[in-house]
Amino acid sequence: MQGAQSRTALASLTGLSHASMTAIMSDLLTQGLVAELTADRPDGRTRGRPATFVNFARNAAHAALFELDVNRARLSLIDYGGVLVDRIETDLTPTTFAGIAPCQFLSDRLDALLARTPAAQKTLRRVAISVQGILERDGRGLRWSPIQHLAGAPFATELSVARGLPVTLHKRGRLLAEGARWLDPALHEASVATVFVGSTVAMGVTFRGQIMGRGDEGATEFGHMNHVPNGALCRCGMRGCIEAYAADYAVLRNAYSVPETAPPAPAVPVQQYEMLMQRAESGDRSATHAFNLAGRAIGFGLSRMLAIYDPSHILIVGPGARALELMRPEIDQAIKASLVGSINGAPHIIAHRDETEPIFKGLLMKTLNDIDQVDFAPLPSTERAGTAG
Amino acid sequence: MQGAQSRTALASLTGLSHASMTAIMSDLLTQGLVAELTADRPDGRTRGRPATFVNFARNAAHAALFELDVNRARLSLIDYGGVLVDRIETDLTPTTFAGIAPCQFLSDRLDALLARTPAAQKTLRRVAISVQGILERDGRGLRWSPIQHLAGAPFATELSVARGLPVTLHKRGRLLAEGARWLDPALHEASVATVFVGSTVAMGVTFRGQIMGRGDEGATEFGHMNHVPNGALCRCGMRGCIEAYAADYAVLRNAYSVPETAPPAPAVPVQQYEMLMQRAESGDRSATHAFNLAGRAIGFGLSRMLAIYDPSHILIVGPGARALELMRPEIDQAIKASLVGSINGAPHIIAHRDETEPIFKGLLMKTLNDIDQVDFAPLPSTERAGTAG
DNA sequence: AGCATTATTTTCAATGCTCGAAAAAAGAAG
DNA sequence: CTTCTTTTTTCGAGCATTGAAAATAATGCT
Repeated sequence: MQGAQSRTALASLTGLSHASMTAIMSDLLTQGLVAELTADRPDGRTRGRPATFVNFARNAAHAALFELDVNRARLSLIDYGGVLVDRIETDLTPTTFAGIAPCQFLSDRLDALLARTPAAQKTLRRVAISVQGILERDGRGLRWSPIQHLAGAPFATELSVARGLPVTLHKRGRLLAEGARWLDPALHEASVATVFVGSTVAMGVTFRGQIMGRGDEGATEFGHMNHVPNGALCRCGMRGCIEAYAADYAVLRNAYSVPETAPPAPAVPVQQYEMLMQRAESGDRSATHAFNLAGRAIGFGLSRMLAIYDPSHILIVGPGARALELMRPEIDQAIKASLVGSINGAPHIIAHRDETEPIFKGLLMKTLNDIDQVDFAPLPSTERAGTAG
Repeated sequence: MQGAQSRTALASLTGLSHASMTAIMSDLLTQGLVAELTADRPDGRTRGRPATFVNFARNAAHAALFELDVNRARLSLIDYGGVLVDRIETDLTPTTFAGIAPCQFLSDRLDALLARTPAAQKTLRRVAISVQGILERDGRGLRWSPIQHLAGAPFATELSVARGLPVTLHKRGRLLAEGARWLDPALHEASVATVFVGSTVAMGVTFRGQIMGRGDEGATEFGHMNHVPNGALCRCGMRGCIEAYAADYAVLRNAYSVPETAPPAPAVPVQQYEMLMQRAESGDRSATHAFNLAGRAIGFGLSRMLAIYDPSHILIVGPGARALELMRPEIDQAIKASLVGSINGAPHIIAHRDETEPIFKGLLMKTLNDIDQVDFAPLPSTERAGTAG
C-alpha cells in the first residue's frame, strides 16, 4: 500500500465511480485523514489536467509496534501513512523477563522511543505487540510462549492501563497471514499459507483473503502439529511436534546427534543457525541429515494440511527460508506420498527472502486497520484495502 | 428451513424492516417464486390482524438429486419449497458401472422418477449429483472415486447434454459442510467440521459460515490425510491414510486380523459393519481393538486438523457415528497429546444420529441455492438464507 | 495569443435500496 | 358498535452510488 494516487487511479482501483471517489475524498479531507500532495510528481504524462495526488495524512495518527522474538525485541514507530518513523532494537535473553516485568520493559522502550520523536506523543493512538505462543481466549495475555517468563501476566492490559492507550496482542502466525496479503497484490484475495521457519515454526493462513483462526485473534499452531507420536521433545513440552524437528534448535540438536528427548535450547544465536546451513550446503553429512529431518517434518505437516486446506500459494519465510532448497526434496517426497499430492501434484512452495518484512508489514497493516475501524469509527472499510494494487 | 412465515416474522429474522419485506415479497409474488398460504394456521395468537403466511411456491421449480454411495444410489425429486416429492433407491455393487455407463444409469433412473411425477417434467430445473472421490478441477468429472468404474467419463457433462439441463457434481465432503449448516441454526454462521465415518472417511468444513476448499467445488480430503507413513493400504492406493484405519473396510480388516497391506474390500455390507459394532459393544476383544485403531486414526487426524483450524463444533455423522463412544477414548487421548488439545482442552465432538440427513440436506440446500442464484438470477442472496431460524 | 486537445475532477440529477412513522387492514374483545 | 391489538402497506425521506455533462487545468499547434 503506497497511497500516493490520483483520484482517477483510486477510482479504477476500487471499482467505484469518479463521482463517489470525489465525495469520499472530500469527506476524508475535511476529517483530516488524507491530504493532497502539492508537489507535482515527475510522471510521464504531460497532456491533460494534471492529477492531484492524495495520500493518507501522515500526522493523523501514530502507532507503536513491538515485535517480540526469542532473541530480540524491536519497537517501531509508524505514522498513519504507514511510514516507519523510528525504530529501537533490544537483544533478549532467556532471562530478560525474569529480571523485569514485561509491562515495565515495554513501557521503558516506549518512553525511549517517544523521547526521540516527541511530536508523535500527541497523536499516538495504539500500541500493538507481536508475540509467539498461545494467546488467552480473550487475546489479552499469553497462556504459553517460547519466550521465557513472558506468559502469565496480562501485560497487554497492564500496559494499556498504564499508558491510557489501546494495546493489542497479536500472534505472530496471524500477522504472517496478514503480512503475506500485502507482499504481493496477487496474494491479497488468494488462499495463502505462510510458514515461518526459524526460532519457531509458525503458520498464518488466509482463505480467500480472510484470515483464518478462531475469533479475531485466532491463528494456527502448525509448528505444534503432531509429526510423530511420542517423538522429539518440543519447547512446548509436548513430544513429536513439527517444530521439534524443524525449528532452529531442533536442527541444531539433530546436527550434533543430541538425543531428541534432550531439553531444547532456550535460544539459538542467529550465527549458529546460519553456520549450520553453510555446513549443509557444503555437504556436511550430519548437518544435511538434520535439515532432511526438518524437511520431512514440514513436508508431512504440509501434506496433512493439504488434506484439509488447499491454498493456492505456500510461502516460506524466516531465517529457515534460506534452507528451503536443503529441505525441498524431503518436502516434495512427503507430499507425493499423499493422495492429494499425488493427484494435484506438489503445490508451489516459494521462499520469501526478507524474513522480518511479512511480520512487520502484517503488524503495521493490522494496526492501521484497527485505527481506521475502531478509532476513526465509521469509515467504509473498502477504502484502505483499495490502495493495495 | 421451513419457510411458512409471516412477513413480520421474516422481517425480524432477516433484520430488515417491515417496509422492505413488503417490497421484496411483492416482487417475489409477481415473479411467482413465493405464494401466500390461505389456510389459516392454528397458532396461539388470536388478537390483532391475522398474519398471512408466505412460503416458497413449491411448483416454481423442481430438482433431481442423486446421492451415489459405494453400495447405494438414491434419487430424490424435490420442489422449490424444499419438500421431498418422490424417491427411488437402487443398490449398487462394485460391478454396476462396469455394466452400464454412469450417464446412462443416471438417465434411466431419472426417466423412472419423472414417469411417476410427470408434472415435474416441465419445471425440472437442475440435476445435482453427490459423489465420493476427487473431482476434476473444473468440477465436471471425477479423477478418482471409491465407487468402482465411476471415475473417468465426464458423466455430468454427458448427462447435461443428453437432458438439456444443468447438471452439477458435488463432493460428498462438501455437502456435509453445507448440510451441517442447516441442521441447527446455531451452526449456520459457526465454524464446523463435519466428519463422515462409514464406507469412507470424509470431512466438510465451514469457516464462519463459508464452506472451505479450493474453488466453488473444493472440499477436504480428511480421510486421506496421512496417519502413519507407509501404513495400512487404503482404497485410494496410498498407504497410511486415516481412512485405511477408520472406514468400515478398515475396521473389518483389523477386526479379522487381515494384514493391513491386504487390498481393501471394495464394499462392506451395512449389516456386517453393524454387527462389528455390536460385537465391540459387548466386549469382543478383536472388534474393540479394531475400533480403537479407528479412533486413534481419527483422533490424530483431528489433533492435526486442530493445529491449523479450530472449529467451534465437530460433528460425526454416517454409519460410524454410532461407534463414536467406542472410539472416543482413543480420540481424546490423541488430542490431549497435542499442544492445542492440552491447552484448549478436547473440543466437543458430538455424533449426529441420522447419517443421511446432512448429505441430503446439503445437496438440497445447495441446489435450491443454485436455482436462486443462477436460474432466477438477480435476487438478493439474503432472502433464502434468512428463513433459517 | 488563441484555440484545439487531453485528462482529471467536480457537479448534477437520477436510481435503487433502505428505513421510520403513519396509515390502513383485519379481526377479537368488550 | 366501539375499542383494542397485531399485521401489513403506504408514504416520504435518507443515503450511497452512478452516468453524463460540465468545469478545470494543463499542453500542443497554428
